[in-house]
Amino acid sequence: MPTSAPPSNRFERRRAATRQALIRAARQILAESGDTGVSIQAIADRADVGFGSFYNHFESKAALFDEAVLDALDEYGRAIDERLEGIDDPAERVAFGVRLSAGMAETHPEIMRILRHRGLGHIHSDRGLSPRALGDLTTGAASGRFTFTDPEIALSALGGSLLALLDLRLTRPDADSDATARGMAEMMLRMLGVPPDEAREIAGRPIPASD
Amino acid sequence: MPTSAPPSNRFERRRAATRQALIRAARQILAESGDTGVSIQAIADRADVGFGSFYNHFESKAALFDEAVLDALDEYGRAIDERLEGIDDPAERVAFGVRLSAGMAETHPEIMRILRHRGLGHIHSDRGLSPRALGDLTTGAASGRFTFTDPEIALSALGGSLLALLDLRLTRPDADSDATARGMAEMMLRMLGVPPDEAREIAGRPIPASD
DNA sequence: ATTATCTATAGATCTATAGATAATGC
DNA sequence: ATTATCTATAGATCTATAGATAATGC
Repeated sequence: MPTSAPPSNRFERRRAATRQALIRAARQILAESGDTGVSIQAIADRADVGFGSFYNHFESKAALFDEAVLDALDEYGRAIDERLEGIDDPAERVAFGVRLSAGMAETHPEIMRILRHRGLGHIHSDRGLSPRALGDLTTGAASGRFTFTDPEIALSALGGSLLALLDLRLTRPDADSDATARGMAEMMLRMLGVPPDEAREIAGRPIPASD
Repeated sequence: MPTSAPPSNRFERRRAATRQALIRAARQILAESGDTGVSIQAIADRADVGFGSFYNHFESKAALFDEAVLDALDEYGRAIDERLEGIDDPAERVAFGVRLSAGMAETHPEIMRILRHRGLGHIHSDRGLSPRALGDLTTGAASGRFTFTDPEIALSALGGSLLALLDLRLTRPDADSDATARGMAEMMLRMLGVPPDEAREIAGRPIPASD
């Protein structure tokens, strides 16, 4: 957890700020070029932090980038979770989750560009949306809403499809964006065992506005 | 196309061999660590090729790695295509394609490790399995076997799910491997509009042995 | 007094090229 | 004679650390 222990004194706050500046710089780089070959110097410059400070916070470039991905994952999980609050039907949650994620390609491009490149290895992670999605899948299976052999496989298909949709969205600045996402959501529901006509109807429902 | 013009004289054959040695080395590196930060020196050493030769064939490290991915994609496409020869039902082709791909995680680990890392950007490529898969999707839709809104979205879901399955397979050396792949194939067919019981039956059919 | 940040730098790469060497075509 | 490969190297990085400086705790 990135903000588990809130910094108590000014020393720790300053320290945390430097760390966050480095993580933010790393996130920008991951989103822009994805090139983790940039020099530590360049990262420190972008974070407006002394070069030597880097080693006060991270052992290596790779460690920083790993942390940056987790940071983006956490923010993603929180953002979607917030929008899905109060929605109980697992089918609606899955469909809206897909569409909201796709929408974040435009509203939160940095996060989604990062996940496009690095998300595949985190589909079964305990960070981000995966643990919540797994919950929806199992409760949906328990209530008979969903039918599948193995929740892990279902989660793989869901996560992989979502990443591919993100890639599509980020690569081609297409015309109607939510239409594509609704199409994907419909397929996901059918995949999970929801009858076709019902899948289409649910995938097309309006998403409650955020408060 | 890698072998479009078969080398005519010995000069060109020697040249092609050097180029292929570099590509093979790059493929190994992509499959092992995926770390494209290795020095050109290290790549040349592994290829058992003079360091300076590198620049006779590739402009940069990135250009070599890009070529290496395409090389792996082509080999993948050929391998699966061969096994699907003579199979006409699009549903069978999709299901077998998924299961054969998953199986290649063990029989052709180098290719599949490369695609796990780099495949996402090639789901709509004209190399590899994608063009063939797109063909199966459209003929399936035309014959009424499949039902979906947009073949591009279906291809995204199919490709993304397959990559996630590969990741699962390569990360966890699981027990029953084809069972997992059959589960995924079943979900893919349902997603494409095949009725659940039929999807399960088709996904479980024995795959004809290769000749 | 303690702790984090910053500046400066030594040593270790790494890239791109120039020029020498080896192999083949005609 | 032509073409590709190979060896050697100049110049440009880049990393990790040491020591100085600045900021805060108690």
